[in-house]
Amino acid sequence: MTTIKDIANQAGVSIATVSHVINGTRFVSKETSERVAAAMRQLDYQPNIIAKSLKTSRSHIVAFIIPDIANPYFSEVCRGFQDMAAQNDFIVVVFNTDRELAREKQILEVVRQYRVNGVVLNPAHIALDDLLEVSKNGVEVVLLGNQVETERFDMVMVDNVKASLDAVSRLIEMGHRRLALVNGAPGSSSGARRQQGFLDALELHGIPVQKEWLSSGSFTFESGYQQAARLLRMKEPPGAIFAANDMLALGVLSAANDMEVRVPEQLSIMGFDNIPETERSRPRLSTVDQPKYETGQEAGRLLFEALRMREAHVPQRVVLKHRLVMRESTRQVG
Amino acid sequence: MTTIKDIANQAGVSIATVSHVINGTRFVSKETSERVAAAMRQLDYQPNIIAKSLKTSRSHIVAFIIPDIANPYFSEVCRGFQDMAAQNDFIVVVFNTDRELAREKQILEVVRQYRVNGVVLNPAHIALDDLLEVSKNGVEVVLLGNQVETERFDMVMVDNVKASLDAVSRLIEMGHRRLALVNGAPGSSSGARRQQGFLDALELHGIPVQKEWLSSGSFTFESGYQQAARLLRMKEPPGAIFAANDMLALGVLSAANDMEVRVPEQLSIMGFDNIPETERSRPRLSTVDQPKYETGQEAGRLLFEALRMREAHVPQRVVLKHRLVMRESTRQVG
DNA sequence: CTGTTAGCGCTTTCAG
DNA sequence: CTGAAAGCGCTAACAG
Repeated sequence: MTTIKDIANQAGVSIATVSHVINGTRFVSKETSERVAAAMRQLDYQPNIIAKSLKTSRSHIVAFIIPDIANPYFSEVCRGFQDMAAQNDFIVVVFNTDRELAREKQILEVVRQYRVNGVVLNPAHIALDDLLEVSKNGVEVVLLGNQVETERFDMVMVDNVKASLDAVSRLIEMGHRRLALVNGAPGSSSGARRQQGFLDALELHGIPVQKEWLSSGSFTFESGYQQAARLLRMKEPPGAIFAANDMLALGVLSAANDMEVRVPEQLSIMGFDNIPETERSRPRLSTVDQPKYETGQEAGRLLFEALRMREAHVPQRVVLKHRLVMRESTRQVG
Repeated sequence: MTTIKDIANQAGVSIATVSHVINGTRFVSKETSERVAAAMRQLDYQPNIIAKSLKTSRSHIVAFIIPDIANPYFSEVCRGFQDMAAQNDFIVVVFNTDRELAREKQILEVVRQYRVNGVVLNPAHIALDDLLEVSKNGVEVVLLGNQVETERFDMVMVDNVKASLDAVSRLIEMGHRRLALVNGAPGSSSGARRQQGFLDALELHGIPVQKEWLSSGSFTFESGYQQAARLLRMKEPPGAIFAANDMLALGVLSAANDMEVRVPEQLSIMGFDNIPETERSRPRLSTVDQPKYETGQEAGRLLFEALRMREAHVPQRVVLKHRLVMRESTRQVG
């Protein structure tokens, strides 16, 4: 590979001059600049960023650390982040944790070895201490979601409690009183928060909670199907179901289909996330939209600002706006 | 950050010794090794891979270059590749081309600047010359699909012609004679190949081609819906539709629903890809499975083998097995 | 069994 | 306006 030295020889100047024309770091006469530029073209020169990194201790590499890139939610967030990274001349390396603590810790080591400049991550187990450790090494961190209690780091998230409260309130305003919750893992942070929002809405409108209509399982289609089947078999079935994500909601819809309860005539369904499938189901699913691409974008905006400002950057908590998307699976009653 | 020098001081040895205990590159007495190891632990040392790269000219970075990580097909392939990379102690940086030539070329430059050791890519426009250029710089390349005519590079793909032929033949064996094709972009390599397979199957079984049943548009749900609507409105509608991917097939199914043609009683539908949604639709979609995770894995296997063997590695063309998945959207007739 | 040292490709003072 | 040279953290001769 051709180096700065080769092009210095070719152009008959010193390597210092070459470096400066490349980076525009000091004035170089028009004539020399042009000779250098010509040499670079002739020799098809590409600066060695690895070498540059070593000298400047800025690798221009950032990491995107998530449970699983094959999860459509994260792949879309990733896309938003990558676009920001490309704009800022950073490359992004993607790591999957599978929500395993060991893997999460191991990735943080790799991140240090490669002298990565920043990370955006969605932690399942990693806690404040590990993150502080990372940031002590000069690595900027921004969190996806608010699993970690801190003001020290940038965070970008959606207000799960409020979003769920809004969704369920809307159902109530449409005349529903017999409301059930179909939840994923209630132990997960989003599961817990969405359940909280559901309960808040009932309380706000003075509707008593029916314990047997508070159902949970895992965040999957099958779980949604099974939970709904159980709910709809009751002597007193609910008239509306709030599902804690769209996967669950789709399962609920499928169960309703199979049991011949008509949606939305006999049952209203509301999901959460606004994945593309919700628009393709029949009836089309009402849901609360969570901005995925923007989440990644925003994470990037914060990270690259922090990288530019360093100490001057003060960590922020960005709450992205959710949005009710009313489609065909919900209807006015009473 | 602590360096090899710090730990040499702490342990009272030379930096050479430290380097050798880290890499196991020469014998070091048990006693010294232990002193070094202790120092490393105490100072929480992580080797600087950037510096190592500079010296060894092996960055241990590979690139994954695809149209869009948010496309579920590619995100799953990516996952397979990343898992192989992690096993081989490489990190992977992901680039999106959006199928734009300018972007594809630009990414190849970045790849050179970071002295990336290998790339796996799905080229839309990039041709042999650019690839040869890249590989001249010592970068191993493996291609996803066979858009580029060459024996010089590793390739992993599925036999689109044969897979389509198999699918359509199955339909014919089930008694179907009135067969239509709903295609995406017929100009794309997979669009063209899947159409070829469709035609081959008809020819093989001596079924004349009905020009008006050869439809195309783009690889989307909406296009599938519209194409099917047109087909089903004909005085002589087809009795079976082969869709060139599952997105199209789902659109076809939706159109059939809306027009009250019963699937599979009045219309059989066969898709291509086997995306998760095919299992969640009602009826469940028959389709031809394309192994996504394995595609990524295999690409990784080839790439890391090539990286290990260098010249000794001979480029291969790996054709992954497709598989007919018969579900509820197809039925025997006649 | 261990240490000294050159040098990977670049940036950046210092000197002119 | 330009060049010489030190040094980023590491590997790998070479020397003992």
